[in-house]
Amino acid sequence: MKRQLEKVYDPKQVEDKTYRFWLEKNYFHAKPNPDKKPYTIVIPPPNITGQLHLGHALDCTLQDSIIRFKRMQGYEALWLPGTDHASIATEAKIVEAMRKEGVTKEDLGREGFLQRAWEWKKTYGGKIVEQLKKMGSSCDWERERFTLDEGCSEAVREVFVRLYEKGLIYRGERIINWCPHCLTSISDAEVEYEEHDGHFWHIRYPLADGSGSLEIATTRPETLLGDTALAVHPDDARYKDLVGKTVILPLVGREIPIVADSYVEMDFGTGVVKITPAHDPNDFEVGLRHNLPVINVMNDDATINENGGKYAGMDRYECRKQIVADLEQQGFLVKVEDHKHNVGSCYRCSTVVEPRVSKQWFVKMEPLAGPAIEAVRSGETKFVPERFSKIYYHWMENIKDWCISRQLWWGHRIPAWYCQDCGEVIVAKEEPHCCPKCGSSKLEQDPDTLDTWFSSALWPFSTLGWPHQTEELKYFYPTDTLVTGYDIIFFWVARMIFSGVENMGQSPFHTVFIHGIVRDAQGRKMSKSLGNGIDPLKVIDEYGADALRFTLATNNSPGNDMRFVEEKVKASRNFANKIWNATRFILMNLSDEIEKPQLPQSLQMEDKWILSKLNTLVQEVTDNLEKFELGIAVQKLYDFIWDVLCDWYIELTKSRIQAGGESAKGAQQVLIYVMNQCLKLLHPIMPFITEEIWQAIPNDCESIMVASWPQYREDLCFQQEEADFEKIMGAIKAIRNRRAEMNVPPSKKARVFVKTPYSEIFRSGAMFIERLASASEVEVSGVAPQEGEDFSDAVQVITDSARIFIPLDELVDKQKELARLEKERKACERDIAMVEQKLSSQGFLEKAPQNVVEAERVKLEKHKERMEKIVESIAAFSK
RNA sequence: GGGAGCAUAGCUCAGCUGGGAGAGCAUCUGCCUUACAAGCAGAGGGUCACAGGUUCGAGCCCUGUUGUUCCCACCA
Repeated sequence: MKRQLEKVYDPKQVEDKTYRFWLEKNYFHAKPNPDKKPYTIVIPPPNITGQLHLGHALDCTLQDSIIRFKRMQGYEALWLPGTDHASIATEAKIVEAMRKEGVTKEDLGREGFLQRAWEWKKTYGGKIVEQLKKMGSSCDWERERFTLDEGCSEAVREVFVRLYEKGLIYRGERIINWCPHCLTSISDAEVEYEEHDGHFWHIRYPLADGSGSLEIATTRPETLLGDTALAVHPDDARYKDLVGKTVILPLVGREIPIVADSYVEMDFGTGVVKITPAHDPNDFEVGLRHNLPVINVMNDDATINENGGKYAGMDRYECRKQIVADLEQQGFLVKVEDHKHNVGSCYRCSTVVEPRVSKQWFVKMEPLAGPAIEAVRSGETKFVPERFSKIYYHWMENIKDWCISRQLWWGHRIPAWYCQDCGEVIVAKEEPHCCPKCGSSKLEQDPDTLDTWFSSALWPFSTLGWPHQTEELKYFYPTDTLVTGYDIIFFWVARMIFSGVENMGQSPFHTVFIHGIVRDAQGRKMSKSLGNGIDPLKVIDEYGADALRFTLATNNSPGNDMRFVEEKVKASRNFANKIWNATRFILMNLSDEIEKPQLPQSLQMEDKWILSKLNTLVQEVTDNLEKFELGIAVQKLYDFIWDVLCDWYIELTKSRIQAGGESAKGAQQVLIYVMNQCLKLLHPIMPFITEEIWQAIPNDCESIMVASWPQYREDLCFQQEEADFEKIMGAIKAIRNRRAEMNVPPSKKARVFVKTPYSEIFRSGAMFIERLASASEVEVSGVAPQEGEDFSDAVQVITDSARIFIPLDELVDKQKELARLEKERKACERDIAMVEQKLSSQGFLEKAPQNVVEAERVKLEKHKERMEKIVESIAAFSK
């Protein structure tokens, strides 16, 4: 069991090997287990097109840390992995690859294309999974799913049919967002708005009766081709008499009516709006109210269609230019103003979207939103941090119907068939043989596929076997925690919630743990176009997965963005190395008799000190992890391991180990115990190194992964000893401090004389003062050194519990010492005054909690003790 | 137009339910003290953006201001 470790921790020699070990042991697998409580996390399925980026790495670190923590706590912990077919992204990628070969989708046909897509998935889809493994993810790979696999597809059809039958899915002509590059409709959520510098073109529309003209202002003059009315506000006195009259559409010559609609803002522009029902959502509504014709003037690729007359065939921007030129030439253009306005673009390809009327499938959102809002409001599902629930409410409360059909091939085909004879629409889970209405067998399935988010919305239950009532579904649903970035709350989280509530009757998770975005060192978003992305695999290669995980888990707080700075990874790597070397030290001195982590019968003061501190650490770290405060937990672990364990306790054990005997063995036992506990606490964050070390030292379990989580122990709470030992530490620090100030090298040892009322404590700590404060010998006494001894010129160090004399004659400048002591006295006076002021305030005494008042009293006492000693020293020096 | 976050040491950030501010990096000083120089021991450095308020007590709670980032809405 015991073995020597290399001098430096090398993650490369550990990570893959350890991961294989876990897999062989089948530790990641979870199954319904009546003896345990389940704890479930479903992974946000990464796109199969995806390359692991730092966002995934963060997501993954948080999820794995939580699931490992819960597993060790004794839950049947399932982290269910999988990937997303990402219809639009994947299809675009494949089409692009085909384009390079000179092949188009149409060349291959639907079947051929899908075959190619599946091949593509087979080749590249597993890549991201392998990358997740590199992170150390303890996913149950036996349960890996794919949004387009048979089970998920069945769930999709089931939900579609159910919602259709409830009237919550319908097909209709609506204004949708159209991406002229991806050649598909996209949902409102998939449009990104950005402010652009544009123009306001003021155009004159002549009245048909020749009695004048009306001026409108537009940002998109090319849509004029599809105008079917002008609108004014019904209360607008300027235009009241014109309502009902008609105008002649410039360049086109069509006669269109002037309608009154309160949608028009009187104060904005000229108070007259051109109405283009086919290309603007508001205009579409106006059109419905006034029964206006809808004239679509654009093709799929945003070129002008045959309805555009002489402009047909032109690109929309080319057409805009031409129309403006023609308007100007024909005297219709009144003026052009600069105008900033928001332009929507496709979130996948950034092409400016074109709102247009189109026949699509929609989910009726309002009936679904209500219960989904209630699920969060009632606390069934809660957001961490809480503020994200507000964002969720706001979106849900203002939600519009969801356009779910896509003009793509890669995805779940819409389970709707149209009878070619009677026009009947059949929506069914399985392909119907004939039309139930007319019996015709000439049925054609809707060519469209579903929005990729439709299937991911079902992820928390489709992956557990739904619509079948599997054991897994019963046991693991609802899941416990969903971990994801705030950027997909609308796309995904919200839709999972209403889907879960609607189909399962229960919200899919208890907690939504939201994290921020990982940015580059300058705080910019990482993107392909900026080329500032950092490849997590390269980071792992250089520093190790644990260092990367540690970096991502700390240095930030929930919901907030973080900057990724290489120095932080270095610091994390150094920390890993620190633990590694602490272990080397322990092993180097470990007696063969110690086979299990077990505390010795009798504990020394310093043992009790560290055990008591460890006890507190266990309690706090557990508490922080329960509350998803990983960053705080990690910081505490870092401080404890580096400062308490390495800088202090290990140093303390050196003199004991050197001395040998029972005390040495006791120290080794405590070291092993403390290290065991620390490794366990750290394991969720740094799984690899903790496992490697676990295997190298005495342990009580074949793998740390399945070891039990540390418990707070009443019997290891030693407040008195903690305080006692801190007196020794205080003395050591104070001596070091004085020596450093005086530039005394550690090699120059000096006698140390301690005068203290706590001589018992200081006698048992003398060996530590000797070793850690460069003392050649330590003498402890209740009285000051005799007059006439060489101590009279000694350097004096004063703590609240001792006066310490160090004879360093040649270095002592009496005047300087006196001045320094005087300075110390003044500082101490200030401290006393501050506390006294507090303690003399009636309000404080009456209203502050008892323990706070008591703490102030103790503080005052300590200051006073210190003052006493300073005064004594000054008196002695002044003689 | 509505909403949210952030503003703390030179830099990057912590700071859990209010009890005299911390870490890493950087800087300076001294150390190869046989676990670790990816280290050890010390030091310097902060009116916690600004102005009010609540409180015995405010980095933390409330109001307002400024700067900054983001989300939503989409008045053509």
